[in-house]
Amino acid sequence: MADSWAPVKRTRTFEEVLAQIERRIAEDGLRIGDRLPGERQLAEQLQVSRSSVREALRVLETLGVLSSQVGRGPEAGAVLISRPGAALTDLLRLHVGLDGLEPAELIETRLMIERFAAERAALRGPDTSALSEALAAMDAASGPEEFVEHDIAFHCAIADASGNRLIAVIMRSLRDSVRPHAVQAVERIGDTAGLRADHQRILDAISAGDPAEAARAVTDHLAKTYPPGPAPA
Amino acid sequence: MADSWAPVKRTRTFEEVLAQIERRIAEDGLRIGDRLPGERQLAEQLQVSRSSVREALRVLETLGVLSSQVGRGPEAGAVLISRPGAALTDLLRLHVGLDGLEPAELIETRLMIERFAAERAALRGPDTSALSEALAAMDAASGPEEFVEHDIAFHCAIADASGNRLIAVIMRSLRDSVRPHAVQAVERIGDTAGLRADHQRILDAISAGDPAEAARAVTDHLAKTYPPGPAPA
DNA sequence: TTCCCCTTATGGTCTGACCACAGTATGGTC
DNA sequence: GACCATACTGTGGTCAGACCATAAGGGGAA
Repeated sequence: MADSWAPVKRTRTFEEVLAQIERRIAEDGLRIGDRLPGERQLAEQLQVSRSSVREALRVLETLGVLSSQVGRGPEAGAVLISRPGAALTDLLRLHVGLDGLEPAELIETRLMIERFAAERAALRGPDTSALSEALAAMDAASGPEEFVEHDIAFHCAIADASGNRLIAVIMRSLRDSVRPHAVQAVERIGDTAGLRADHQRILDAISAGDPAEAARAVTDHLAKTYPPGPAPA
Repeated sequence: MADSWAPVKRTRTFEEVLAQIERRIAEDGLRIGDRLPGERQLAEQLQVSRSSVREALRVLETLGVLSSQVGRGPEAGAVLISRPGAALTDLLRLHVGLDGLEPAELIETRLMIERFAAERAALRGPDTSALSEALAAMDAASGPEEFVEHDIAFHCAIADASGNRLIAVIMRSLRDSVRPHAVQAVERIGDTAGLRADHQRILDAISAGDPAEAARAVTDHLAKTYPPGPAPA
C-alpha cells in the first residue's frame, strides 16, 4: 500500500482554541463591540495554557476581528471589531515582497475595481463632496508625496461611493501597497495638469450619472498613469 | 492645549520582531522556500523571549507567508511561502460572521471579478481544458454539494485563466466563503440544465475569444443564480 | 551492507512569575 | 458633602525555563 494513508492533520492547540472561539462567536451571537473573556479565564475554560490562547487571539487580531486593550474597565480586554484593512494591506505587502504577487497584478486588479466602482458610483449617484474635496487638495499639494496622498483619497472615495465595503477595503489596501509606485509614476509624469483633467472627467461622469463614460474615464486615466510596456523596476 | 497630543503608539514586542523579520526578508533578499532561523536562535538574536518570536511567526503564518514544520532536516523549521488563499478565506469568513461584511457585498464582488476574468480569459485565449473538465464533472455530479464543488472549480478556472494570481486567489476565497449560499441557490433552482447552458455559453465565448459576449454570459449567469430582490436569509 | 536504536534539533505546549497599564475603590482633606 | 491623592485590582504583555512529540541523522550490531 502506498503512503497515501493519513490525512492525520496535525492540529495544534491554538487552532483548536481558534475554532472554539469562532464557534462561540456564532453560537452566542457575539457582535462587533462585544468582549471575549480574559486570557486567563479563556485558558481555564478550554483547559489549555495561556500561551495557546494568546496565539489564537493574535491570529484573530491579525485578521482584523479583534482588538486587545490593556488596563481595566469596559474598554479593556479583547473586543470584537471588523477592520479588515490592515490585514489586507499587510497581506499584499508581504506577498509582493516575497515575489508571490507581481505589482502588475495589483495594478490590474486596481483597474478592475476602479472601473467597476466608478460605474456603480455613477449609477448610485451619492454625494460627490469627498471627490471634490480630494480634487481640491490635490491642486493645493506641494509635492508628489502629498499629491499621491490626496490622489489615493480621491480614488478610494470612488470605491467608497460604490457602496460595497469589501471593494472599498480591497481598493484602499491596494493603494497603500503600491503607494511608492504611484509616487514614482507622478514624478515620472511631472506635470499633473493632465492628471487633474482626468480626475475632473471622472468626477463629472459620476456626477452626471453616466456609468459608461465613468468607466472609460477611469480606464483612460489608469492607462496613462501606468503605461504598458516598459515597466519601471 | 487639547489632548491631541501623542500618537505614542504602544509597540508590542512581537510587532518589533515582525518588523525586524520583514526587514531581514527585504535586506537579505530572502525568497520563497528559504528558511528563517529557529525560534530560539531568533529570540537570542533579537534579545526577546521565545514567546514574542512565536507570536510574530504566528502572524506571518496567518498571513500565508510562513509555514512551520517540526522535526529536523532541510524541511523543518520556518519556511517562507506565499499562499494567501487561506488567509483571505479566513478573513472573509470571520468578517461575514461578525456582520462586518454582507454576503451581498461578496456576491457583487464576485460578479465584478468574474466578469473581468472572463473578458481577460477570452482575450488571452489559453487552453480551456480545465473549464471543460469542470463542466463534465458537473454533469456527473450526484447532488447539490458535489455540483457546487465542480461549479466552484469552473468559475475559479475562469479566474485562473485571467492570468492574474491576485484576482484568482480573491475569487477562490470568495467562493469558499459563500459555498453554503451557493448550495442553497442550487437547491432552490433545482433543475441544473439552465445552469449547464449558462456555463456552456461562457465556455464557448471564452473559446471563441469574444470578451464582450463572455462578460454578458457571466453577468446573465450570476443574475440568475443570485436573483436580486428577495434575498435569502 | 543492512537494520535498529540513540542522539539531536526543531516546533509545540505548559507553568509560573513579574511588569505596565488603567480603571476603581478608599480614605483623607477642605 | 465635594474633591483629590493614593492604594488596590484586574487586564494584557513579557519573560524564563521546563518538558513533550516529531523527524532526520549517526552509529553500532547483526
